[in-house]
Amino acid sequence: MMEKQLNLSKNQKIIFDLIDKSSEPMKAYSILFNVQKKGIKAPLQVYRALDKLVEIGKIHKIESRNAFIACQNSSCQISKTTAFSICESCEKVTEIKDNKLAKYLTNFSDNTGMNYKKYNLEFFGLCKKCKRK
Amino acid sequence: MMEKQLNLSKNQKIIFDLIDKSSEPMKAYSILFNVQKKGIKAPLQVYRALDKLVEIGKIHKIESRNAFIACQNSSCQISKTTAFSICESCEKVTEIKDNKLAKYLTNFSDNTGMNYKKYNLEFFGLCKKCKRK
DNA sequence: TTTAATATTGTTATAATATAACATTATGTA
DNA sequence: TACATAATGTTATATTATAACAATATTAAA
Repeated sequence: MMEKQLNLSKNQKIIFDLIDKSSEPMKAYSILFNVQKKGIKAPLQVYRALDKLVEIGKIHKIESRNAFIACQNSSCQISKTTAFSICESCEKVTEIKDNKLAKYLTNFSDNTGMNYKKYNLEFFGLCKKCKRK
Repeated sequence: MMEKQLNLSKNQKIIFDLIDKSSEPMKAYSILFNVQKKGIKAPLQVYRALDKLVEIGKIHKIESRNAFIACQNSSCQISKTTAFSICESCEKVTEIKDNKLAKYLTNFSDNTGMNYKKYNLEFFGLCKKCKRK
């Protein structure tokens, strides 16, 4: 579908491609190490690209891990509502796309009656592989 | 009720009391600054106490803010399931205690059939005060 | 199609967050 | 007591992230 990827700037594209190919969440300084051969030399260049990519929903930050993964929703829309499962053994992270869950959480209202258009949910446990061990 | 607080060590108690009195989440180095007069001089002393307090459920880490708040559940049990509302304007953080939400999330199973005994949920929006402005 | 606004880049320095490694002391428990 | 476990103290260092400033590229308006 290509979507908005064509609009990415040079650095944004380099960094998104790297994260998108990775099978696991990537940390900023690991990204930096991996793109130095492409001319991105400074942390700030990485963080700026990451900020933008998060802002436009191409990647998400896994807050509990300070790491970044590509959005796994085929649509890759700007996403303010995110949910992930994180294996506490192998650190595998999977984005959860579940309409019921999303609906439940966007409709949730707290004891003050407030509700929220934006959330981040991180589930922790053992993935199937690690459970077997 | 007092609970387990009596079991806290010296540093743990100093740091818990500080966080518990604070009206807002506290960051590690702000904690450090505030307890130096009580003899806690090094970051590691703070982080060790924080780790323990998180482990026993007396405090929670707000992952998106790298900050810590006292558990607001009266029971102060070991809590692996946490939910917070965060005001993106004034940064006020409130712990959400909602049995239905907790039940929904602990019973949630992803598309692989996995479910999870531990999660952290952070809602973002504007608190009532900030909404009015 | 120049102009003006906005976004992106490059660069150096530094701030903020967190842990490693090792020695010592305190506490709980057999 | 004595043994194990937990907590402390200390120095150094690793990791994560932003400030500040200058230059270039891209977009959109006049």
